[in-house]
Amino acid sequence: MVRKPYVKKGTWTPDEDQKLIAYIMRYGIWNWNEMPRFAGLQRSGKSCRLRWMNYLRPNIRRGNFTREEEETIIHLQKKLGNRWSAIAARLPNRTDNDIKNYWNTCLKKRVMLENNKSASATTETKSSMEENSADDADSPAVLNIPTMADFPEPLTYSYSTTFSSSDCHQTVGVDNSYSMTMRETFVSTENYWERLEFFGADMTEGEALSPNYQLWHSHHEHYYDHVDDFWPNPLI
DNA sequence: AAGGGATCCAACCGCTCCACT
DNA sequence: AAGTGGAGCGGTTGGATCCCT
Repeated sequence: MVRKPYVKKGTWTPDEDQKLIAYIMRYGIWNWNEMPRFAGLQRSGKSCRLRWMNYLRPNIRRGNFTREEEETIIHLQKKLGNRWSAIAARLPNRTDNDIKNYWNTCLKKRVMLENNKSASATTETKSSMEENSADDADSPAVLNIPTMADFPEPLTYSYSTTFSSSDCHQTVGVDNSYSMTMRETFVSTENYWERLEFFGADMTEGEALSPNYQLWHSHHEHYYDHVDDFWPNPLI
């Protein structure tokens, strides 16, 4: 009788993260199912892939979503439905899992509330119009549709976030004394959605990226070997 | 201080898609 | 054309943390 190899589940330990990062930096991504065995991990390929894609891979932005990102998600969810990967493709450096979680925990409720609000506002307007129709038949319907101007933040603004060393998994053995500042300036109003199409292209390298990006880079420079540069670049 | 409900989010599961043979 | 295996996706779960009483 052949015993199935033990496959660990649950939260990843810093040691496992380190093994996966080190392996991918050295050999790249070639086969998720085989990889854990060679990397010395008792995990399924799926688990490794998920961990890498949603957490360890460089260029991932974590933390609070900006107002623009929220509006993008709401807009795209309306347009595309729950196609999180398609939505994530339009939000540079955000993972589909992150967007999905954010939608399920925050945005869904907000959208439902806003819908209820505007629905009741429409009903109220309608009923008050009906009441007043006798003496004010010519007054137009006032629909309570929110515009970008209803939101508290300015449409064009910049923000900066400083990552602490705890954000970047110190356990992988990187100098944890650094901090990183990201700064982004968004465009506003008319061409906002059009601009989003090119959002990724507007990001300069190293700008608005997660600490993992720096982390990966510092390791990659260390490990990079032109002779072995055969595997696909995991950065791509 | 304690405990219990609410919330968040990393991770799992099952399914589909797609490339290859 | 059919079968197979790997990758990717979206829904869901469960543990950790937060917050309120």
